[in-house]
Amino acid sequence: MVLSTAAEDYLKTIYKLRETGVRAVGNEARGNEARGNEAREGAPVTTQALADGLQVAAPSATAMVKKLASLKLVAHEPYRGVTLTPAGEKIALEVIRHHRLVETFLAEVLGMDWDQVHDEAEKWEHILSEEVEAKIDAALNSPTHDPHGAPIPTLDGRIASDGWQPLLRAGAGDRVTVRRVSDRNPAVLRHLREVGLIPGARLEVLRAAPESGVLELQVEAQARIVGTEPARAVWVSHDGDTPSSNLQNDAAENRK
Amino acid sequence: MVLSTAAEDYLKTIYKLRETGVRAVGNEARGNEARGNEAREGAPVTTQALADGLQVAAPSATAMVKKLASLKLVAHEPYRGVTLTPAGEKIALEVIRHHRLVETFLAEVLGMDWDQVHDEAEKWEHILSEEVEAKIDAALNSPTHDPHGAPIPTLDGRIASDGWQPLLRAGAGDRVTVRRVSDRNPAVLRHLREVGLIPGARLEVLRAAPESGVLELQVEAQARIVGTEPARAVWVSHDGDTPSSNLQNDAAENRK
DNA sequence: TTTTATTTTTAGACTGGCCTAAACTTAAGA
DNA sequence: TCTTAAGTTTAGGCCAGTCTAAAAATAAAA
Repeated sequence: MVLSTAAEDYLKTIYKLRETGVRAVGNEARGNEARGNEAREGAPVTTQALADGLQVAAPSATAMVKKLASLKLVAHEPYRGVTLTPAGEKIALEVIRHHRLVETFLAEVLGMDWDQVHDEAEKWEHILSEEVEAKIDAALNSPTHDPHGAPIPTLDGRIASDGWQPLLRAGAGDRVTVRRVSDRNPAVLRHLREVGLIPGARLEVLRAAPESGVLELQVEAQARIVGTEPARAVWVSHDGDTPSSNLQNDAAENRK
Repeated sequence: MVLSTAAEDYLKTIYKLRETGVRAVGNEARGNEARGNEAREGAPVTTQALADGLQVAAPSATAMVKKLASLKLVAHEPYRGVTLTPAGEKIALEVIRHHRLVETFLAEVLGMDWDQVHDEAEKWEHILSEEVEAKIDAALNSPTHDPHGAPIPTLDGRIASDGWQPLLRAGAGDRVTVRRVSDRNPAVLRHLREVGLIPGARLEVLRAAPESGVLELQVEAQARIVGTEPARAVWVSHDGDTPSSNLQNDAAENRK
């Protein structure tokens, strides 16, 4: 199936919104509700969320959704939202695999800064051939995670579902390990690296004031982040948590 | 100047057609007419040649030429053809630099076959950022030629003008060195490698029958190529020729 | 020089992806 | 239940890049 760059971006965005949408459901209490491979149902993705995620107007999203539906890559219930079909999810995972492989390659082989690789990968993910993908995968020895800690889908469309919590939800006194950071915003990434919040860093939360967006942390050195955006951009595991890297076939699960 | 992929392809193709067009002028006699940096005037590129080179219909070429002319990237004399302005040539050389750097990178770093890298580079050349270009250039130690022997333009838009002859024009008894091969056709490239015609190979022409397209060569082993296409895809220097790698600023020369 | 063949350009149309404005659904509140 | 607000879809248009068919210009031949 040969798709346009735009169509691939829509599929990828639907996948990501559904994924994070799930995590956001019922998250007031921090604790044992968002572990590993809980039921991955989640609500369909709304047109508005899709349009916002892609920075286009809502009617543009509607139009593309109808096109993808006619290709049987998404299921669209008018006024209700959209979900990926197994075929659509397969393509979304391929694009995400490309993206994260390229990020890893750019960082590890070409030595690019980790705040730059995301924007590059956004372009590369759409033109990567099977051959180049395989060469890059081999050169990196089939990496499982990208430089930001995000899991890289396998060639056959399975992806590890980490169950990490956003740092945002950690409370004062918690001792946690940074597992993943969002690659979206270069400025946030540079800030995170400055204060030491990179995957693998261990830290203790000294003071947490989620409302005001102030978080004081004991890392190697002491760190302080302000605003919910950085705290939202970091996923952590609470010390004692299992590494929880169970591969799952998303497409298969989708079919149920 | 941010251009579409299509616009960049047109500029690149105009550059290449003009370049090879020059070489084709008055080439009956083989000898001292096509050396190094002779006057690079050549005829303007015709609409038909451009359309053929890009595999589009002639009216499509006319339309894009008018657009590029409005951007002052080409000079268009209706019914007479088109030439690059210095600004247009600068962009063409940037695209060609990207292409050849990527080819070199894919071959040397990722170990791809030399018959595959051209098609990949056709896609990469349009999305390569300055940063990645610089990283690749550094990783390869600023290469001067790509795996097929074509010169890589410098960052400031100068390109070595080799003065090699097409193998097609060699006569029986000539002793020559392969300098460059065309990267266009993967099948031809595989064939050339099979018979040993890679840059650096030294060979003696045993028998030449240009009309029938048969060429018998003594390489390391004996080789025989049939058809004008392979013979046209190879540039050679006659033994004793100087390496002739004089950088020139094409854009400057164009301005005269 | 006139006719003919070839090439180039214009005219008009189509697709993909985007937009704004307006109409329509759904969900929420009175 | 009715009204209103919010979100979604339809209607209609724009731009880039392509196409075919027809008209115009140039070059070649008579």
